[in-house]
Amino acid sequence: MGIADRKEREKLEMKRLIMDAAMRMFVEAGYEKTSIRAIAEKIEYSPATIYLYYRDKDDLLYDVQAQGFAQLLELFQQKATAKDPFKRLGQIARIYVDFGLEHPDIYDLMFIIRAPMNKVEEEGSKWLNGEACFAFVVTTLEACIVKKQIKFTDTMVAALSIWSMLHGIVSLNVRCRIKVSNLTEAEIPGVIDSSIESYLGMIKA
Amino acid sequence: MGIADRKEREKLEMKRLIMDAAMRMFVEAGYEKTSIRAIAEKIEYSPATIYLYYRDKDDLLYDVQAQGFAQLLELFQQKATAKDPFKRLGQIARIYVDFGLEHPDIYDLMFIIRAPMNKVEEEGSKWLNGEACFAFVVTTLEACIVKKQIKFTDTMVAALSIWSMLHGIVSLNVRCRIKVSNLTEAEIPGVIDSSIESYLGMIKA
DNA sequence: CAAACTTACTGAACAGTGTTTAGTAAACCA
DNA sequence: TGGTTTACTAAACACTGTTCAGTAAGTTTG
Repeated sequence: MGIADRKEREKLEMKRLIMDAAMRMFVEAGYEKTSIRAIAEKIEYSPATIYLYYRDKDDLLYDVQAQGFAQLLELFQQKATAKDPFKRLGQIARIYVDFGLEHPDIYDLMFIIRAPMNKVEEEGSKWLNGEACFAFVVTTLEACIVKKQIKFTDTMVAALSIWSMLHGIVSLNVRCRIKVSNLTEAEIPGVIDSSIESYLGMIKA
Repeated sequence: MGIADRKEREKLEMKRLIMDAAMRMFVEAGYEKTSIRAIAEKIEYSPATIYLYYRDKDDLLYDVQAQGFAQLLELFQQKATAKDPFKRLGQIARIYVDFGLEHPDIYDLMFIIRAPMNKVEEEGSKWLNGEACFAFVVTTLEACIVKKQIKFTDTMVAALSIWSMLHGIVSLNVRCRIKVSNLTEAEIPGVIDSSIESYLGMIKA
């Protein structure tokens, strides 16, 4: 069935074409401000065509989000390679925050926008790749706890606490809530560094 | 000029009428899903009338946001009354998180939605009441540092670190990112408590 | 008091959105 | 070659935020 194979391949390619354009445009202009019509125009198809590949705009976002997690996971695997679990934890923290600050709009899609979680909540749908990222952190944390390198004893409490801290830093920056704290633009990176440093110092056993 | 006074009063009343309806509706259905038309219908005026009192939808949101901060500030002033600064800090943390979890949609408007910050950034416009809330926390933190009750030495680093932690907890909950961490609904409050507790324990000098 | 002016409000329109549907033309299969 | 499936689109639907000409009161003035 060569034809059926090719058709399936073409279908995947088309989906990819749509998603790539969508991701680029979401990143450039944000999710809300990117219209289906604009995406369609970019790839030179009619708006209705997109609906043959994605149920609705949220469904498209969900795919873009998964792509973002794939990128983050790859960064973790490539750069958080220290043998010592606690050092690896430090690497993870930096990678996470850097990712968020360098790609604020993708971070937005992944961790702030509510929309894609609708799909995650319904049916047996998974938080694609998101869970893999979370698992990477949890594994490192468990190693830290076993080696008694951090004060936490419960992995989940540790994971949530650290994630909250990092997400707080990134999202307050991404959503511009930090500018109000009469800090100058130039001081912010330093304060962020200090925050991460002091946090890691504090949880160290 | 009795008539001019009355007119001004009526103008303020009308603005209040719009804002109250808007706030209720934003809370019930969220900002994005509440249309100007729907607000107008609720208060039995034409949509165009709203534009006589607010420049645009963001401007309206900005007012609602300020209202939210007024509420939070009042909670701080009423309930964070412990004489001991570190104890007061603990009270602040609980009040903040409870506020966020009890009023997720107002919290959303105040700390997550990007829109109102556009207005804050432009011109000399202030982050109305938001800064007062931040100042309340900063004052308490300074007292903690003076009394050497916390490990931080820089007030801003301390403020940002604590705020990040608390905002992280609330927003990961509000935006449903915590549900993915294979925790049951029932376990979450406990983990949140533990997170706050352990964080406070760690920053204690 | 009547005329002129001001104010508060609205109906209707504009330009945009996500999404659906009926219809078409090409590709495929028998 | 004829029938069927597939891929796609034009046009419409029901919404959105926002603007503007027009109206009908309220207020001020001659």
